Amino acid sequence: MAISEAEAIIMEVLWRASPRSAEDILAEVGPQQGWQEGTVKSLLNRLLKKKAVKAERDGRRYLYAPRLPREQYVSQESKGLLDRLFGGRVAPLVAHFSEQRKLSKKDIAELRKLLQELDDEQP
Amino acid sequence: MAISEAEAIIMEVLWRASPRSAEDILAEVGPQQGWQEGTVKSLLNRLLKKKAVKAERDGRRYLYAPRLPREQYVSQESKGLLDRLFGGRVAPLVAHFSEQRKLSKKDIAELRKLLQELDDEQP
DNA sequence: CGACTTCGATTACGCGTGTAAACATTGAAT
DNA sequence: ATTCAATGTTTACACGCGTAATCGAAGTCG
Repeated sequence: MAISEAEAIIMEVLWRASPRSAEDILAEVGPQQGWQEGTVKSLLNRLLKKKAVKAERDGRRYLYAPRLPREQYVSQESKGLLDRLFGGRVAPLVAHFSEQRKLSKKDIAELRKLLQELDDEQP
Repeated sequence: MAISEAEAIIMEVLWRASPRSAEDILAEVGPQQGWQEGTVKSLLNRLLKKKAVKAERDGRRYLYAPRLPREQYVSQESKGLLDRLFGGRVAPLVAHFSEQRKLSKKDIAELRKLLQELDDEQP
């Protein structure tokens, strides 16, 4: 089953550092999202049920950690968007951002370097 | 309110060609999605409520057409993904696809051309 | 040992979604 | 006019989501 948007926010916290307690997660995400304890606990439980995180007992409480790697999640999401909106091809996506003037100088420089590297590795 | 996934499928049909009747839409999307009449009608009504499509009477029936431009939808969705997963920067997104070997030769060629054009227009 | 605190688990509830059946309306045919 | 067929409108229903309150178990302190 898919990871929802609110759940993904919890995942991001865990991907940044884990394992962590629920209290710890709440401290990081609660104020920012306006969530309270019960909300975070529920989300953690749903993520457990979805096997996206695992929990390891630590005395009275649990420490949570991702089971789903971020890379995999990013891949799924990105591929989904690419397929739905750009016929599965990357160039049109970049062209879209280019037209929207969403390419920073830094982006352009990095893209150039990336293409350069692709050249080098395939002689 | 956001356009849901099922709704987006209807929108794609309308973006390809419009205005079109519900029957017409059903013919194109029904078999492929396994949807039947009521489903398509419901989705159209929700899209109307969301102001994403408009309907113009044509005799006994309506002809539907997008009100939300595809370009705008694509922008929202793309920006959402970019912000959520890649810190809002395009280069990391492309790097991701590159690592996943999702860049076709054609993509690479087009990207190169795109960068070239960016060079040209900002002398 | 009994009350209090601390966690996690269970339950709740309104809302959107996917999917469709039932109902209503209206033009067409008899 | 009456009835039939075609369309759109309303209602339905289960399920996931966002958000929490409540329940329950398990240490902790007096």
